[in-house]
Amino acid sequence: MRLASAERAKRQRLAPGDRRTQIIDAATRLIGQRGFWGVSVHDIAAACGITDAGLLHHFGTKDALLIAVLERRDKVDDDSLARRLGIEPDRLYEAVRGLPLAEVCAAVVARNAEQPEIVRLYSVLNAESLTPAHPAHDYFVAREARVIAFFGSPRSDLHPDPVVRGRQVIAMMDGLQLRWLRDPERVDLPTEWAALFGRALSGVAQS
Amino acid sequence: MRLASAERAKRQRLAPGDRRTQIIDAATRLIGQRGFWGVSVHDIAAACGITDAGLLHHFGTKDALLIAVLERRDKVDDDSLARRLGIEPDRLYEAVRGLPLAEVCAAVVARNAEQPEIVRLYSVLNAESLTPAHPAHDYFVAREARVIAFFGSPRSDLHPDPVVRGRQVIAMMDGLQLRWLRDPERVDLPTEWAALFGRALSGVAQS
DNA sequence: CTTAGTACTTAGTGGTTACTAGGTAACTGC
DNA sequence: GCAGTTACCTAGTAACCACTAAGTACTAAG
Repeated sequence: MRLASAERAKRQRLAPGDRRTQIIDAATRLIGQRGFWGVSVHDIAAACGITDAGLLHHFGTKDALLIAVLERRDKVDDDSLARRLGIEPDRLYEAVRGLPLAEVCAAVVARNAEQPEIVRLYSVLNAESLTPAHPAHDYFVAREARVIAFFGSPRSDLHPDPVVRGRQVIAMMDGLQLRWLRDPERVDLPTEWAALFGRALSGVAQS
Repeated sequence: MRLASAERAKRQRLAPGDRRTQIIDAATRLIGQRGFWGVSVHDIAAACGITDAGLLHHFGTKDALLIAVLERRDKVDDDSLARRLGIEPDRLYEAVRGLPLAEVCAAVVARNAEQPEIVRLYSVLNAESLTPAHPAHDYFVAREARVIAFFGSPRSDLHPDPVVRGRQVIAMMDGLQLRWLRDPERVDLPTEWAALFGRALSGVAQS
């Protein structure tokens, strides 16, 4: 529990907002790398240069920190996607209905390609949280429905049922992202997405 | 460590092969539910009605048990897939080159639809093992290459490059399976696969 | 300058982790 | 039926887990 004397010498007290942000960033990176059950409170606290108790002062429990991480990401991501599509953030979900599916997907993929750490966080937690015992289980059940509705709402001739359509899009995107995360050197996400989605959408022969 | 007296009374000594099989089955189920880092040796041992030390007598370490689980599954799965396609198990990888991609995929999907527990094991570990610190990291790197080669080898006009083609197939299949695992009541895996793959392959309009 | 609030510390809690040493008792080969 | 092997047990280990209580030192309001 005790900090090394060198670290204690330069220890600093941050404004609560700044410290929370720092903790959430570190947690995002570490949980994305090893999963929620593969990371300890101590790991995250050490990455911020504070003690376990110091971290828990801000979030109370490890579970609460995870929820904070996810809620923060959702907001940041929605905002950045809306900006990318030229839409007001609070009208994202309605405005997207008027756009072509290909354009919406391209924007999502382009954004994701810039933040592998975040994509990894969601990919790892999505699988880890399949069990109801996981603290993010309910969150990911709700998120799944939200994302399917999101990708099902733009007009497209991919499949007549919007739920099936949304599921097909998220399945292709999620699966391709896993290949990309495993081997980012050899897999260029936007290129591979264009090839896969172009094929699924139009069936245009490519050879 | 001590077993409850009721369990100690009916404790039994099994042949090593039988006990190993029982342990691997229990580990498959539990690791599939909660991931490798979400399950303890004690959990798995308890599921078999033996002590931690009793389990470790057979496998030495928790890591070694995981490897045993994966190697066992690979063999069983290859055999069952070969049987389904009417191929000798040891010629699976060559024989599949002569088959239509759609047929190979349909066989894989049909088999997977019958064993959600196994699909879950691979889905959870595939994400968890993205980090090099995971004991199954090397295994999943090798497996990724093997599976891409497998799905890239049958003839198909999906994409001219067999590596890209293999990646596209495993991406779609993997992604769809995650949707199915999350909500098996509402997602019928073979039906959804046929819709998605049919679209990706031929581009035939469906509405 | 004083005081109230709080960010963060040390020092613990009881529980769990993977794993080991050494013993017992059930099988197996002869 | 005896001897050797081994499946499995009890009983530990040290390290780690999330979390708590109580104190200290910094900051900001008045």
